Amino acid sequence: MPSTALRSRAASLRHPRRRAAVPPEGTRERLLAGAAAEFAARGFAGASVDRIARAARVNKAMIYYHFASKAALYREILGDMFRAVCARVRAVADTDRSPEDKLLGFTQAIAAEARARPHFPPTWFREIAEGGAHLDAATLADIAQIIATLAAIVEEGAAAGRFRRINPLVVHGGIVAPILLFFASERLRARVEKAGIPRAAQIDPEEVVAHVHRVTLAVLQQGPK
Amino acid sequence: MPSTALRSRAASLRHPRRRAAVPPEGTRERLLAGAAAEFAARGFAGASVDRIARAARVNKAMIYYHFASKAALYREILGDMFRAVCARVRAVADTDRSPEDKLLGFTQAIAAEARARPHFPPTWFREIAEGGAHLDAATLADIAQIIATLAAIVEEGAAAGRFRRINPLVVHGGIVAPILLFFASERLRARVEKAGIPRAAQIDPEEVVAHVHRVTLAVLQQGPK
DNA sequence: GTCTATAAATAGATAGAC
DNA sequence: GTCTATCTATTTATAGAC
Repeated sequence: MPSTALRSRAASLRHPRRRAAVPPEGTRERLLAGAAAEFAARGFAGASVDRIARAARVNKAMIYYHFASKAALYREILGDMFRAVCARVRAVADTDRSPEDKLLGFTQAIAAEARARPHFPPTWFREIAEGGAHLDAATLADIAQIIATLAAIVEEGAAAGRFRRINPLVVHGGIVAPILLFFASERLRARVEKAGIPRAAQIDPEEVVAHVHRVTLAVLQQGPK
Repeated sequence: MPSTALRSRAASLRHPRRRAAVPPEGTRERLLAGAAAEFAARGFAGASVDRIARAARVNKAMIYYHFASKAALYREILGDMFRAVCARVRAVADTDRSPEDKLLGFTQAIAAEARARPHFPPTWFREIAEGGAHLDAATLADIAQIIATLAAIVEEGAAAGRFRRINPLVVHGGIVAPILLFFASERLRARVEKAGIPRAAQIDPEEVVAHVHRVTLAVLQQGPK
């Protein structure tokens, strides 16, 4: 990314970290932020480069100056997402905590990332529905590494005689799916609450993380049936 | 050219209900089937009425003869989906099985519906990401009833002193999310397997249902911590 | 009920001035 | 790096013949 370095240097010379607004960075970063929100809200096909440019307060042509295409911009966002999750999850695994504690750390890492990047849960749900059509090889490798990291935690517990050996991908789905559903369904739960389900909108994220960790641990520690 | 309509009508008179193909029904039903597949694969915005008409082997104008708009067609599909799930789930709850067994039945009902309608898991994931923007009041009521049905099962078990009282929406997410993820991620898991995760593509649906039921039961039967 | 033809809007992408 | 202006393709939807 040589363009990023050049842009940052020039911009910081002119405006040394002055703008106090939410997106305080350069054009490229504002485009990425606007695109992340637009893709999350409308999906790849539904997103419009016009709207992305408007959200970033730049001309539409700038998208094609900084990115090769709408698809390339979207791939960049997907890449960012999974690089960040992968790093967070590996940081948990690379400690000397117990397998039980690493499992909690894994669950918290997914939730923390979903919180830090609100576009992550909806975008991931949409991409799953699309069969991962937009995932490039590097991002696919990050995803594989996230699953492999969880598999290693499960195996560590199994080797110590504390966990059953359950298919790591099933364990992964049991953790990631409810957490992503919770964060992706905020607006929907507000409507469901109005349709008659009390307190649907006001679930505490901590409660979901605790629940998911508890159920996962329970099934891993359960004797064979 | 003008003989097309005549030929079609004449043909159907000669061969009433002969075609043994997959969609054996009328135009409206073929449109619904084609639209369900198109919306699942590309999302509401990404779907094109042209492609839907082509898949149903009818003219595009027929969509507007049978449905008010693309959005109305989509709403019909969403409505069908949740009416079916709601009916299946209520059938389980309206038995005299034990709360534990009803919980298994609920889980199996979601899985059965996901299997019977392959467009259900991806479409639902996309609609969640969109905040339920396309859900009309009747469909929202069906969704609320699905959750209420699960809540009643949990409450029945709690009243009998066999379950803890856990937020039903959290329990719901713990059941529905992993199952939908499993069915929606078939194509993605094939790619993940190639990226180095062994047997990612070949998970048995029964294994997922059994896992989800086991973890849900474990946490509901667990003593307070 | 089904078609052809077309209107009207919007999409992604690019050329070229500055 | 950023803009205006524009090209071309595709979109949803409709009018009207049959």
